[in-house]
Amino acid sequence: MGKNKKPPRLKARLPKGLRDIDASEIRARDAMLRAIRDVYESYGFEPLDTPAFEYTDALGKFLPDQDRPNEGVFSFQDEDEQWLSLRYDLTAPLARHVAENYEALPKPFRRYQTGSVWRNEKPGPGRFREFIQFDADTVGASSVAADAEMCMLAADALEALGVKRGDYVIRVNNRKVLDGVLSSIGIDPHADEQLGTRLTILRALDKYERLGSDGVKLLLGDGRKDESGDFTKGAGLTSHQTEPLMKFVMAQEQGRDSTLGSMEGLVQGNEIGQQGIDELRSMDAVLTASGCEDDRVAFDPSIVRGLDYYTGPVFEAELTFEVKDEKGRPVRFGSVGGGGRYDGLVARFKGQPVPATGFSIGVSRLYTALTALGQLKDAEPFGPVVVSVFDKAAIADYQALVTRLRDADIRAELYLGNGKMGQQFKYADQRGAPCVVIQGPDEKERGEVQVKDLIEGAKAAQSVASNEEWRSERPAQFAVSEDKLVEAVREVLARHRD
RNA sequence: GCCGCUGUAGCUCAGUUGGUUAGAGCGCUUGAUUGUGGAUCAAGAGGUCCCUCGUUCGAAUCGAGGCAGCGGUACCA
Repeated sequence: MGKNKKPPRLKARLPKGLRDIDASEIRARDAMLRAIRDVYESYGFEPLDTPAFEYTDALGKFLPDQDRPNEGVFSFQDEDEQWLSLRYDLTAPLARHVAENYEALPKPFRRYQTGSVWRNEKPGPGRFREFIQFDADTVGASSVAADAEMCMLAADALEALGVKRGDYVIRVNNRKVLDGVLSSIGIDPHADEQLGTRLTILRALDKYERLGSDGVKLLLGDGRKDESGDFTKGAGLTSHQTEPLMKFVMAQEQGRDSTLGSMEGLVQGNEIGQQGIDELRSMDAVLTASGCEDDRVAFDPSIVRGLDYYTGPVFEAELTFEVKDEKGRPVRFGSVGGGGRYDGLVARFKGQPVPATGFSIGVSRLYTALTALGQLKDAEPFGPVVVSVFDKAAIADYQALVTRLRDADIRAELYLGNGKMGQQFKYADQRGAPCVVIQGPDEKERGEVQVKDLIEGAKAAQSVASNEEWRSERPAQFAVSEDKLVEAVREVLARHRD
């Protein structure tokens, strides 16, 4: 048991919930962002960028204190001891921007924005602490036509990304209808002493999709025990109160119109509830007139979304196809986007109400889903052409070959390592190079270069048994005169382009 | 936060009732092949057995506490 004499090494590790993103994902993601941007632009939204962090109070976050440091957001203090936080979404920064530039902006103000957001929460499968969102918002429009437009926008964006109609659905509900139902069972949605109960109820309803009616019933009543044995306290409602809520959450019918009818029956003349129903009815009219049927946008009373933030219609985009993970188990992706009307957010700064509605696409999660669906093609199927270095003294000649390829718009690079030929081929292989260019003294003398097609060669390797044969045959390799280099490489590229 | 499971090589894992120098496969490096990726063969590098304390003649193995990862659940304005 001798002492370890080596100094302890620094452990290379990524902070939890964060990840590095490789070349193929970046390319695929860029393509996604382009597709979404084209849709948002076509709707007339204008781009905006805001910084990664803001003053903590502008995000509407309580200052981190001893009791609850960094709840939900990553925060730090600047040299003046002012609290700053990384943005956790793109909506709060928008509200700040609009309030700060209110007079100069056109109203309604329509902007789109994409970027990373950070959440100081426990990461889970498919959930990270840094992820990309792509938002579109309309600020200063109180008409539900703006809300209807958000739903169409979301549907169009998903289709532009290759999600087929029927493989997704935008589910819509209205917070006013929910409030109406709460009133009908004797819970005042705006009474302070019942805020806690209201939250618990709404959260329970929100889980209908995942837990089913039995689970929701438990959460509305005494509570529910999960698979790990952990117990979640319920809302403590009587079965008298639970019944109408269960009826409501299951009120979805075939088609927006029937769903509205069945929801309306449960609101029963409650003023707020009726107002919510009327809003949904207006949205339905706008959607239908635009040819957006219920296979794309549906009404669903179990949609709740985050809380106290939304004031009217709420939306959620969901993928409906089933996907298996690497172990063959079915995975549910759940929501890949969401949004709604938040009439109160800008008012925090302005003192006057400024109506607003928006939709946010979770790009990172959508990427995972689309990859699983096999929907994303690799935008760049091969690596660069590698020009090998046979003789270090002739490196200038090799660089000239590289330049000629680049001038012909072919991705190419000179091998910059120290390896011998074998290692250079291995490198080219690892890079996914379609071919390697070789020029030894013999070729130089004849004014030729060798072009070796690595993809063809890999196929040929399967039928070659002995190493001698492998080496002497030089599969898929041919000589061309030096001035035909570009044509020869192009031919190899074309051979494997699809 | 709460509940459960798991920590041994870069990765996936084995490791007997507690016993001497902790193993395998894959990967990596080098060579067989001084002008060629693959296959084959050979050699090599690579370990704080998560950490600390305890029990013991002796701990990767047993006990306690911690830490980390994974999963579930909650929270997510």
